[in-house]
Amino acid sequence: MAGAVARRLDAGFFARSALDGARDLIGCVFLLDGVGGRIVETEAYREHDPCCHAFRGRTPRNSTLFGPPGFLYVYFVYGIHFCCTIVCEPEGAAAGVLLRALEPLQGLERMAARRGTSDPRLLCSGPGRLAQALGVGREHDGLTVQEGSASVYPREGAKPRVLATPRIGVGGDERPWRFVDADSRFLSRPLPRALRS
DNA sequence: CCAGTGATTCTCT
DNA sequence: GAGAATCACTGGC
Repeated sequence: MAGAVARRLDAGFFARSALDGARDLIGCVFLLDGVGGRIVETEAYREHDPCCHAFRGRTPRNSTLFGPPGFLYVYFVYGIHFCCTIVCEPEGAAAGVLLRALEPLQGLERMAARRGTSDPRLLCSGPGRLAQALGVGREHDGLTVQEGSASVYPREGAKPRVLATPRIGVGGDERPWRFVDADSRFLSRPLPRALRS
């Protein structure tokens, strides 16, 4: 690959099931304005899924989810945090992949300044932390990842060992729609004991 | 463990 | 249009 510029993931990658997208994004690299890292934890949210923001229909807040795939859906939760989702599935399906944790690779100083810590394991390990470290805000809602400042690049090297677990914080829904790189030290919480290697 | 934070949406008028 | 309930979490005990 010497001299070659890595090619971004294109719309085709995101125009599939959010479950496949969430699984295959593990190991890919997410960047915003040159800051980001390797995706190690994701969750899928799908149409007809009570946990999905789109479940109760379209509102001004969630309208990006109803648009075409390959765009960022950014929203504010708990009065404190932003979260960053990539819209998946063909337009109208209202599904997406929540980015929950990155292994920081680029722009570490800017992340540390925004987060108030330089501990690499506290920079992007959790959806709110990730958004804060990358400077994600309301203005990024509706931004494409296919060109411009937000981008996703295919993984390089060995395929990570991906495990599926129930999603975090969705009360009682046990569907294994959270995906993690089982060997990453940068997850938002440790793997259940039963799944550790 | 659990308090805090505030936008969004729901449920009445 | 107002008041209440909800919420894909974090940080400090």
